[in-house]
Amino acid sequence: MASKTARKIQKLEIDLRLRLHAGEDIALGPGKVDLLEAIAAAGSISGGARQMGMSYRRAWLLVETMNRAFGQPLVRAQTGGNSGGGAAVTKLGLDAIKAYRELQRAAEQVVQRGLPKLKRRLSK
Amino acid sequence: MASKTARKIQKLEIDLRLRLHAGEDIALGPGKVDLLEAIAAAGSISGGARQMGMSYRRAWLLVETMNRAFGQPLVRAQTGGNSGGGAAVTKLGLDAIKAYRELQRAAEQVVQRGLPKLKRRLSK
DNA sequence: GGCGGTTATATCCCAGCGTATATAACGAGG
DNA sequence: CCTCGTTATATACGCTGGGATATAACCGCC
Repeated sequence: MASKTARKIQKLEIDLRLRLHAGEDIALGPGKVDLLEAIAAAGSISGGARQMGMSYRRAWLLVETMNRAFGQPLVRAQTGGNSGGGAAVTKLGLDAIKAYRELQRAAEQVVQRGLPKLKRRLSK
Repeated sequence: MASKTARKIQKLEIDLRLRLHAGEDIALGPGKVDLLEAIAAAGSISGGARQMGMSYRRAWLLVETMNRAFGQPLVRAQTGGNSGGGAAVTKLGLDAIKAYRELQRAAEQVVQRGLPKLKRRLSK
């Protein structure tokens, strides 16, 4: 039977995070991309926030940071209207999601391929 | 001349972080690996902490977390002695550093290669 | 014109993380 | 045997991030 240690090392799971920095603040990261997708699906910042289980305040701040970092909106919001208002993800925002996801997928593939080797090296 | 936006997007910098999870806590991450290297160089936890500009308490907690997560020490410390004591990075610790760095380098290469394409897609 | 749901913003508060500080035990070497 | 620098641990404090809450403005629709 394998030792306790070996079992622990087998259970190691890896995760990878990509962050796009624009000067001081983070233009794009895992949370912001998830939020963009949630906003696109919900049609509003508040709806996206609810989906993500975060406060509206936080969601709004994240959006504000993204828009400022890129110099143009990834999310465009409007008040009033039949549904009270809403927000749409711009083409730039949709492009950012796609580009981020592709890069993430590529990097994760490399890491996942290297993980077994890493575990082996830590087991012996 | 390029627009303000285009210039902003050109300045986007990407960074990547790998984390090894073992159940609840993080067995290995960027900070812990840096710390391992600092401890190896300094020959003590406190010396490594000084190098990293962090408190001894924090460094000690990180070491404790690593050792617990792996089920065996990556750092072995002893009190007393001619230099007051000290700490050494075990073979497992050294292996962990090397394996982590290699995986990180491979993932970063992929990401850096994909970055220009991402910028282009966000510029137009 | 009031209703409803959203945006935008301010204020308050709490939890968690990290630093700073203090203290005891340790042990080789002068 | 005493000093010195380190390990190991506890306590107290400050900062920051984020949630909760409140409020005003907005505007299509009934």
